[in-house]
Amino acid sequence: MFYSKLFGKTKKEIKNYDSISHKLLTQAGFIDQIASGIFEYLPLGKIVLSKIETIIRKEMNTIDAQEVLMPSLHPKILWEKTNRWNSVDVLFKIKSQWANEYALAPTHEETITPLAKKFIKSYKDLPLALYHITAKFRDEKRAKSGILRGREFGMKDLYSFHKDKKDLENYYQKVIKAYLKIFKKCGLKEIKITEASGGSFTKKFSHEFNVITPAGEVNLIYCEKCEFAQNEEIANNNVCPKCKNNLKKNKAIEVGNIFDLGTRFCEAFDLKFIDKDGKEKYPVMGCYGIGTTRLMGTIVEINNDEKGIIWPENIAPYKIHLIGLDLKDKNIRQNSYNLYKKLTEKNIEVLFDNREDVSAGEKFNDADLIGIPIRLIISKKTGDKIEYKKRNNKEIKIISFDELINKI
RNA sequence: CGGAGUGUAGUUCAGAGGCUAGAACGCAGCGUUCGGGACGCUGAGGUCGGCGGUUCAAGUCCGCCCACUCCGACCA
Repeated sequence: MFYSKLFGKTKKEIKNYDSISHKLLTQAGFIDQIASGIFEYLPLGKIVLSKIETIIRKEMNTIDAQEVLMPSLHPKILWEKTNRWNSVDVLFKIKSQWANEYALAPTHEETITPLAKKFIKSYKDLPLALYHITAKFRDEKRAKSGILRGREFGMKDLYSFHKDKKDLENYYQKVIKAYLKIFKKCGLKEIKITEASGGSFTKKFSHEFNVITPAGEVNLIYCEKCEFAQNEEIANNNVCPKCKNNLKKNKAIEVGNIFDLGTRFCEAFDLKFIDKDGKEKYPVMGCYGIGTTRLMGTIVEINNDEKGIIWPENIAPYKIHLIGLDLKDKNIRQNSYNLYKKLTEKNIEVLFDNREDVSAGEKFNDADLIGIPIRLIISKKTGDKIEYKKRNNKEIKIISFDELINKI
């Protein structure tokens, strides 16, 4: 991609932001706010989001979850059946200009359960795991922190149906492992699996996946020596019950959340199956969410410095940020375009800053702000070679094309 | 939803009753530059958030509304 053609330019300064990720993503041209809590994703942002989704899809598929696509417009009747039309305070309600009323889906139990009901007849149809990745709508009283808490946001939600509790528990553990893999691939090393309440959703406990950062909204009580962590809302310990260490308290962002739903939704929609013993039973259901857009914001919240974003390799919009300097010199221009061509022919993702009327300093600053992992420079200084620098490292090397290919 | 704040050029802001509303950055053109946000000249760009009121005269004062931001409460 030629930077000169890229839609969405960097900005020197912006106002009205309250989190680092909001500031950097806006400034670097990844997102743009259209209204409070509502964002547009520009080309760079869309690439990152798609990469996150690709990572999630792969892990979902390996735990035998199948992808579907469900609508965001939900007929009112579905939400009345679960008694949530009036009890979910963040529910967007829409009136059709004719007669019908709809909910803008904040979650999808109300559609996945009737859908599953159409195909689950026997214990042989279980377990079943379905997921999708769509926009969710929540009428938050107050949106904040950019894409960390929006009114419309991206979410992967997975729902599983099981013949009994034991089978659910088994799958629940599988999902935990898959989630940890996803977050690790996305560059989040420190994830706290946290016990939390199920909210108004279920009386059972749930588990949150939290990333500790001052930008977070939940208060986490956790042990530094072991895995123990609880949401403050249910915590009642000062010392770790496992290793007796003093517990710490810090802000955290919840990037994922998983629930044991029991049979509540299957009962609401009268979804039953015939078990081996010939008796009708309600499947036990689990649900598992990852906020994809919130995850993107969280990654930036964790991976940045005073100059800009530092994208983890797997989800960076491009692998290489190539900068051409002295481009009015024919030879240098030729060299840099040749390098761009040779790299892209090898299917390496390159963002090429080919602007001719911009100073070197501006190009460097833009590269640091955008945060692509590897920066290459072709200039009159480099001759036939290439300057190589990683975004997260100050070391600069002058290398040949072959050496470059070995490195990446 | 309570409290506070802010709305003027694409962006960040100045202007606090008076003539044709300004700056910086950005954008367009020309020229000089070219390794950490270069420089000169020229130019385009504004119903001053909206509606109503006071006044000879309103970005400027008053009222209502809207939007955005922050603090709090809330949070499948």
